[in-house]
Amino acid sequence: MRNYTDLEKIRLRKLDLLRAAGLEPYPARAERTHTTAETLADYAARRQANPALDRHLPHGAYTVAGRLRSVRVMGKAAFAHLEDAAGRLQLYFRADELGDRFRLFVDAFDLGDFLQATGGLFQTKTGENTLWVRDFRILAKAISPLPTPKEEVAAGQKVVHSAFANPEARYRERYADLAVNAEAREVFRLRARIISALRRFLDGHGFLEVETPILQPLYGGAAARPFVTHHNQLHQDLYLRISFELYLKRLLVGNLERVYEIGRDFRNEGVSFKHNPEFTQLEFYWAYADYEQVMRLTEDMLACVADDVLGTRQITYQGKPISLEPGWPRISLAEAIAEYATIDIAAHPSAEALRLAMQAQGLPVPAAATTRGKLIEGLLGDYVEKRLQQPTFIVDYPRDISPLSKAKRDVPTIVERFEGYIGGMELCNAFTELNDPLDQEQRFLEMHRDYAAGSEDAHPLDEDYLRAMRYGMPPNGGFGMGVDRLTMLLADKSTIREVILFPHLRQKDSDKVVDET
RNA sequence: GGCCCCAUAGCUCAACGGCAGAGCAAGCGCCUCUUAAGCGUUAGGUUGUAGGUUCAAAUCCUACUGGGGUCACCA
Repeated sequence: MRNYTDLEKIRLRKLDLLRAAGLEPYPARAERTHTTAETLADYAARRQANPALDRHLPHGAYTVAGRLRSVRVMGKAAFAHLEDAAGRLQLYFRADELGDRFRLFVDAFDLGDFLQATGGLFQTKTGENTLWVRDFRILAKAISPLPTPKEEVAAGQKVVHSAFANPEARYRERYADLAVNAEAREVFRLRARIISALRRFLDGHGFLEVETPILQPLYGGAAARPFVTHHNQLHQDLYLRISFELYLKRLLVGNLERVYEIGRDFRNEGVSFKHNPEFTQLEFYWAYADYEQVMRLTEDMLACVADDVLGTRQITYQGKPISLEPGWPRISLAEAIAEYATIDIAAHPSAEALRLAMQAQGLPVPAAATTRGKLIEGLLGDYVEKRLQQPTFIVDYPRDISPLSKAKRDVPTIVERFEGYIGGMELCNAFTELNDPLDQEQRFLEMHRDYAAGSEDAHPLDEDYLRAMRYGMPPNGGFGMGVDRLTMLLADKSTIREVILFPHLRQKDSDKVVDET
């Protein structure tokens, strides 16, 4: 038997009150005719059409449905606010018109209940357009009390009292967060608009949206550890994908030329304000383009998305103004490190020389950095990333940390790769894709040797991908972007958990499944 | 995984070695234009869990659980 709290037991008793009055607490259907926003808009139009309308008497007939968010009972009259997805509407109940039903509203309805109300609109003395309730019924009784933030408008600013603000509770019970925090709902509406704006942009540029396997016999396309699962009947271990790259590029072999996918990647790594074990990625591959063209498309895409969802390219992220206007500076990785870490990496062509130079400057050398590329990557993350607030392309990466990118013609140790940074965060990563099957096989074999030697982020050799490439892959530019991070930027949120509906949290003991025997 | 901080009523928070409290929410009563409605009243707690120190622990110590931050890890 479930242990109900005292508050829940009181509400359970109200179910009987409702049933005794002939109201089913969980009816199958509602009769909504208008949303709250439609109701208010219709009333405003009615008032405009007829300026002589007596605003203190109800006009029109509207049936609205939503959650009860506040109640103010004054003896034989009551005001309440009902909230639906479109907004809020004040309700006005009168005992002299509703009789016993008025008493039922006071006795059996609680904050959080879904109800339906019918009536005309009028304007109160304080000026709020309000539904004069002629009839109402319950649509769904809430047994557990929602958190109860209260809002007021003081000096034009919305002030929330007793906000439901505990991050852990908000993430674990996102449904409650969304139910009481309109701002939380707004973030996910924005997220949906961002994703559809990305689709619109890419569709408009001739890209085909595709879906590739999430369960993969081999993982690849990124330097990350995978989640492992198992197919029982096939007796086969499978990996959850860590990127879409190798499958999307197989499609270029299949003459599809421009493809993209928006979906979930899974990386078995630490969690942080910008890392969730599963996250949403956009990748596209563009035949006959190179990383220069991809850079230009990236600038256009982000400007377009910002226009589309915010109506401006000038955003504020964590108090800092950021311009998403195309024409981002392009800085080579070597220049960026020279500027922010004051090391000339070109002067230190070996891992050992670079390590000594870093030590000579008193810079910490990560123990895991076994190659020159890893050391450079460390410098980028430690000294450069946070400094790049305005949109910036860092270009030209070391070959040994970029096994899928094409080398620059004149500098074989550098590849044609860029990463886009905004707000001190890496947002996207792209390159001129390596399409030489023999070169690719060499790179894989190098990685494979590392893998056999126990290096954690090297990968098993994907023979099928090489077979595909041997059929011929057009030259192409590829691109990957964290959609969650883009949402953080445009929603001005400092942590990825604010833009993921159900971010991963450690399981609590109280939520673990207990054996009911 | 390291370090720092946090966990008290359904929610938001006090009490910081000496009787565990407030506001909101809830119950009861009053109130026919309120909007953080108001007035009166009642109930609500194994202070995250388990130990320890102490005459006395929400408070100090240890471990554990969960969270936040930070570092490490992370194309």
